[in-house]
Amino acid sequence: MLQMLPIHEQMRIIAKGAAEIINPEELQRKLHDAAGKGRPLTVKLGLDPTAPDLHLGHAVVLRKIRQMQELGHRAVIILGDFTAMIGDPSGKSKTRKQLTHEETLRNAATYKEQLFRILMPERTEIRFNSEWLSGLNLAAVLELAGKTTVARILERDDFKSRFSANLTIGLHELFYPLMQSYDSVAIQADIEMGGTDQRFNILMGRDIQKHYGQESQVALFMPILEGTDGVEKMSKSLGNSIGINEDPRVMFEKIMAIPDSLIIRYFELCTDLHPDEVDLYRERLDNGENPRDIKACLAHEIVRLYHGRQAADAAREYFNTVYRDREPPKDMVDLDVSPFTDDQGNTDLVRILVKSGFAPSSSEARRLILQGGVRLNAEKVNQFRIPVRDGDILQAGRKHFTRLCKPDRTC
RNA sequence: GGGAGGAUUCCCGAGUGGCCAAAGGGGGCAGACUGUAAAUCUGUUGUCUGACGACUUCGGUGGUUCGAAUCCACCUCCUCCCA
Repeated sequence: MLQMLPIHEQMRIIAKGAAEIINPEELQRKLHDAAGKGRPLTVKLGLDPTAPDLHLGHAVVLRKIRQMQELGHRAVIILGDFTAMIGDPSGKSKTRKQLTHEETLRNAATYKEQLFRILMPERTEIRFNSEWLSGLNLAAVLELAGKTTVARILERDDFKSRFSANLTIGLHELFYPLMQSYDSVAIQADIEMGGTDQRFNILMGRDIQKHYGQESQVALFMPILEGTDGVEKMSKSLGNSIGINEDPRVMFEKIMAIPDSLIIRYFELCTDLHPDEVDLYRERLDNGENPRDIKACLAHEIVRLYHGRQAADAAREYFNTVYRDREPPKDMVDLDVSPFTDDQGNTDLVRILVKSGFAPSSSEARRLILQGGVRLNAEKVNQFRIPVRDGDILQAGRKHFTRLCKPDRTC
């Protein structure tokens, strides 16, 4: 039996960080009904069946679903294998490449693995929309098409602009919003999640459901998360993303690199902290506390979510040592230096830097040394060849360390 | 179907026979500063080399030339205009 929190409390949690809810009163009523009947709400999220590599930007929506699962509700993730044949015309005009059935299945497996880093498996159902869409006959399609109008479909920004610019719009493309809406009918969605870019499609779902005699879903839009540069939306191709599978240390470091102005936003969109806790952090910032320390709490919390407390502690420890205190980390990789040492006992640092991966080429390695970016035991090095002793610590730039060792000694 | 213009080093973009490894900006990296970040300033940003220097690069292929990113031919792709 569901242990549900009071409605207003649920509302607060659901609304945290949300860009818009259409509309809150309906949501409240649905929550109320759900509590009354002891029936969880069905939260829908549609995803592309392309190969996933989830980052914190994708996670914004997923975390919100997780929070609702914690409240007792259930999620239905729809992998749009059928709609992918058309490709969401949102934004880009590129036609998407067709996926084979095998690719789709493989992607689905990867999805599952990544989704369950965030969602609760026992309250999540994963469905393909070909399940109900591929079987529709023409009569059913026409019935669906009859539930809306051309004018309504052409209201959508990208259709409108493409139409007035006399660009090609395939008739089948106009069906995309309808098919996505039909997904909501098929699973009887109570709430559909999405980024603000999904506005049109999700709102259409509300109309279509009504036409099929269902109660309209509530639209819950989450903002688009900015990447580490603080400006562009987080995306892998822009190189400003933080992957949910990323190494804990790297993750921590990247979060520490976001602009201060984004700290609260990240608390709201990337963590499951209660709104009251977020408020506490907001106050501490307002009271002039060093943003670095608040940001460290944020980084720790996010790393903990994906890698566990131990890893988060270790990542914080590492960051404090290397970045804040500018000291070598406790654990360093040993590097056997003997193959790069000549008869005079001089070691070729250029080779070492390349070998250790600290520099991509020997030209860059030389540059690094000439610019004072290389230190041996904290002393700047200005030569390419230099005698080293067993146990010396080589540092390249701010964050790369290795312990040099000679083969005949124990190390 | 007809016409015009493009394709340059990570990105944008200048270069129109030797002075070009190729201006400038962005981004990256390093140094200084510092509260992590940001901002600012400085340097650097094809490869190999201790250095001199050598080698590879300007959509593709072939050609002209002592010498081509720059000229010619063909090809591929992209953009725009007319029908």
